Amino acid sequence: MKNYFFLQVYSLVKKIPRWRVATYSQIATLLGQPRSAQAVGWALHACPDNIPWQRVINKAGMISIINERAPKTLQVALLKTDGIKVIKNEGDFFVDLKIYRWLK
DNA sequence: CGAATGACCAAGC
DNA sequence: GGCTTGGCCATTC
Repeated sequence: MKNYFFLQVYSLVKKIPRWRVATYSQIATLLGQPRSAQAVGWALHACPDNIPWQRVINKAGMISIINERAPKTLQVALLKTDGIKVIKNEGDFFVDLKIYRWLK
């Protein structure tokens, strides 16, 4: 396959500890390409179900997912299972990055 | 190969 | 201070 970037993203996301979360730009940066946040988001959109995609959120700590197969409510449930507190605000969900941000 | 897409980001209005 | 615009980049059409 030639989609190395996707594979790298998946590989890295799998390494995120259960009690932590990462941002799209963080993933991109760790892969050596700080400008590829958009591509990271797209990689996760492929959502191979064997990766903890719920631990990856945008830079504001907000869950802006738009996916029938993986609704926000599901992501929130999974995050709670991981021991992460999710804050609900006007229909949107947030994670406190100051507390849960993955420090690699 | 050129154009379009998208779960992003930063700057502008 | 919330919404729009343009720029990023890898993948798909």
